Amino acid sequence: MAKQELAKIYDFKNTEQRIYDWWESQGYFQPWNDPRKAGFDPSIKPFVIAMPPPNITGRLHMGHAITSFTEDLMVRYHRMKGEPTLWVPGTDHASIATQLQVEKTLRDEGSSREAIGREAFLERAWQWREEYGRQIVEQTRRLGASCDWSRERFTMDEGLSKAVNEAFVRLHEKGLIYRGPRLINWSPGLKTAVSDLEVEYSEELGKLYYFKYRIKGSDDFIPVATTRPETILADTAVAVHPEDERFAAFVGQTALVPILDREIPIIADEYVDREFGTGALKITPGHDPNDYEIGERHELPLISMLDKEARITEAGGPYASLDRFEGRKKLWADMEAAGLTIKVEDHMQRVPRAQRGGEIVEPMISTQWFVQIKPLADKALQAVENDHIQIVPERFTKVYRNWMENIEDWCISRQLWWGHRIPVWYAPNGDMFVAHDEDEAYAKARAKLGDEVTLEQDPDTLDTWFSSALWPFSTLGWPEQTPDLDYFYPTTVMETGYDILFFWVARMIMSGLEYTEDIPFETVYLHGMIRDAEGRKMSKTLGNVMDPIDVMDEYGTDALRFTLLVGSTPGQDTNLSLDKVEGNRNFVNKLWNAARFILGGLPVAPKAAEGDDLDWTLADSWIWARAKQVTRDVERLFEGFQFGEAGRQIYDFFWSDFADWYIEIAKDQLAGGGDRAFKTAGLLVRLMDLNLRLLHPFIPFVTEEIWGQLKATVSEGNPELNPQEDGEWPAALIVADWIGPMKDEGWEAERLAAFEMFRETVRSIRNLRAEKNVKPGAKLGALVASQQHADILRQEAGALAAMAGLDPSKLEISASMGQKPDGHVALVAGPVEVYLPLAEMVDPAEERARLEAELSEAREQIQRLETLLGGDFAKKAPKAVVDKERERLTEFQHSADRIAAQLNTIKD
RNA sequence: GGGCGGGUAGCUCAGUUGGUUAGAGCGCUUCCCUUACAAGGAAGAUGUCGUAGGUUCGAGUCCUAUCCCGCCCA
Repeated sequence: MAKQELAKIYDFKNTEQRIYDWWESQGYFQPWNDPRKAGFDPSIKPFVIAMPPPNITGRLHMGHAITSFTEDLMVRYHRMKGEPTLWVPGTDHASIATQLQVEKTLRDEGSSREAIGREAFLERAWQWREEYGRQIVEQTRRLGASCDWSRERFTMDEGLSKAVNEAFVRLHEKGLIYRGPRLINWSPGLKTAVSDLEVEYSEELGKLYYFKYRIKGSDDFIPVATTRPETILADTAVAVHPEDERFAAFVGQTALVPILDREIPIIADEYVDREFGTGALKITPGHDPNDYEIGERHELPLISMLDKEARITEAGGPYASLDRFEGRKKLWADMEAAGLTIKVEDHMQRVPRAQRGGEIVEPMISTQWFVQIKPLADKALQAVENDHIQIVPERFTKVYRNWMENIEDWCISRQLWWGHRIPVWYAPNGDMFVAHDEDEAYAKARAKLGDEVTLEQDPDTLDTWFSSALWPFSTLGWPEQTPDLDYFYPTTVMETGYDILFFWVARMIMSGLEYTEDIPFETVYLHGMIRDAEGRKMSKTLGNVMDPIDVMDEYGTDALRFTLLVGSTPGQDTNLSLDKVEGNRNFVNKLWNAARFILGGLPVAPKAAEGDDLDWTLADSWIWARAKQVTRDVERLFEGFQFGEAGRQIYDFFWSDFADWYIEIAKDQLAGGGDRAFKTAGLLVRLMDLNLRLLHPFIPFVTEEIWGQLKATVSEGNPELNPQEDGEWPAALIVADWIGPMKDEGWEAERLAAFEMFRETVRSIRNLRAEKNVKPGAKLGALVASQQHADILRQEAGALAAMAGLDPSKLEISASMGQKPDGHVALVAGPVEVYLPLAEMVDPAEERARLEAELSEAREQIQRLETLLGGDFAKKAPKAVVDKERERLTEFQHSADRIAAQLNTIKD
């Protein structure tokens, strides 16, 4: 990169794309140690993430953004640490969601999938995939994702489809996949079965219908209440609690289904809640999961009264062919006419709705494919319980355990066209052949049924999650034992939102352990949901959706990245507002301008030292000691996945220490020229380099851009200032070494404390200037006295004058003030006394009030500390803690003495 | 019903293993277009850390109870 004049404001629009393309073209996104490359060393442990594949349904949202940012942060960190790093990207076919989208476009054209047929429909779906898959990839690039595009995968790629069939066949061979009629959740709108996880329950106001169940051979009846009266048509029992005396006499008798007059038994079962409704429960095993279980216990018959479009079947007698809600109305009206109704009440109930589409899901009996899940879940639970897999934050381990322990068989077949077709073929006689492909199915069929047999493949497809569950290893080539799979599997971290812990993470663990006999990843890191500024869920209906692409257009990718990364805590939801993004845009710009200052000064800085090596100034050693602290804190926080806190630490260091204090003092150190300026310029370059490296995983674009300029400027114009340990500039920041934790050498604490004293002195003077309305440009004289710190203050007189707006020629520093000077305002900053010649502004009464306030504050502290140190604290607390408080006490006592002395000198 | 998270400055949130005067950003007040940055700088105000107990020399941090908000599971 050529060096050039830097613009006053960082222009991300002119930077991000250029930098990204450059990174990619240089091959930085690929692992440096790679089975595909020469000199590959299999013994080096790589860092690997499989990117959660976004759906190909449209645009990326904020959830994708934080996923990508967090993973990119980890990947860049580990890459800089020198680990071979692989981040595998890809997209997911998302069968239901995509099929809905494609069907919608067909509908807009006045067509439908049924009209054009399966083959043509799939062609349309693949077109959709081309277009939106590409869009997703482009958007992922804009996020700055440093993933290996040469290894990009799609869940319906040939290889991944083979993996799905292999998984299916293996499970079937082990007897862990079966087909049969079970009570499933049917989505009448989508016309497919969905799994338990794809049903969401919402609290809605409905009705509770009370009616009479007549007893056969008597005029008596049992009152029963239901929220879904149409299901009366499929009732196969009435149940009461075995200890319910009200109904005890009815148990064993026969009841008559209203209108249909079908005879059903009255049974006793403990499941019945005596408090609910009338205390008697109608049982519909064909359309209710709880009733289904009761039905199994009592061997009740199953009646299906709804077809795939939720219309009433023949079982509903006179109501056949009515829609479910029509049927409800008509049946109830007829019951009213027959005098069988009692009353209707408002009632809050849990309504099952399809996660996609949102219409009410009907539990019904249907023949579907299922995975027998218990054996898989047991192993998956053990892997986490035995710490083979670690979940961050840890509390989600409990959620995971709870789910795994109560898991039900997984309905994996979907009556959809877009997806992996179930690898099962049927012969005309009903024989079933499970095979990896059609050829194998025919081979098996011919061996059994003769050469003339023709087969039909199962028309259904598999749940999308069945293929996503294979993602960490299918993307690496499984079931082939590829070099990639050998080296990169198991992956290192699975990073995703906690909302898909069950859907995806749990199933990947089950699948990994089952098919690869290994964990799919070592650590699961779960991030929270991104909400709007008020903490509301982002939704189209609320109109509060923030599009990451729009936000990046306005503020730049780095600003959004930093906001999401620093604003979030693991597993915790994050409220996002444009104000925050703007603040971080400002941070990026601040970084840019600090770089401008440093780079702008280099041409005029001395090119080499003239004399012997100078000592560091107080500011020099202070900022370096602080930098070392930061590297340690950051390392500790990264290791604990506390990325947000790490980012905040670097932000504070950069802005509040480096920019606000060190750079300002450096200006004074540079101004004098000579070796001091040379040394200062060198430290500025070194610290800029350090800041850029620490910030790179958070804000990769601007740091790479600045770093490139720094490298160009220094290596061309000031080669002596090269901060690289080995004298060699890395090719790019993205592959530069990470700054690991730097050890202290013993001198640091004293210098940190001394600078705090310096900083407090400056602040006190600034404070007084502001209070006295001294013009910002006015340089004041000052008398400064400090028993302990006179020497260091004398050394730093230049910096003190520069920072506090003092006139260096009228600045006197001494160990003690022999005589209190007239016409000066006095102030006490801890161990330092300062007198400013503000005679004309001195108002004795005001001075007295100010000093008295300070004195009483000091005395309060003395009082507090004396009490503290006089009590058990001194005896029981650790010595270091006690000593610290003792020291404070001494300081306050000194301050109080000095303030008192100053008070005495004030003339009334 | 079970579980989890949150309740800290006007707003949005941080706050390592308890260490004794609780922090940031935004907003607010005053001043400053100082030769890196007004997307900036300097100074400043603002807290019963939900409530009540307890443990401890010491609690925002640990324990118990309780209220409110949110989420997950049944």
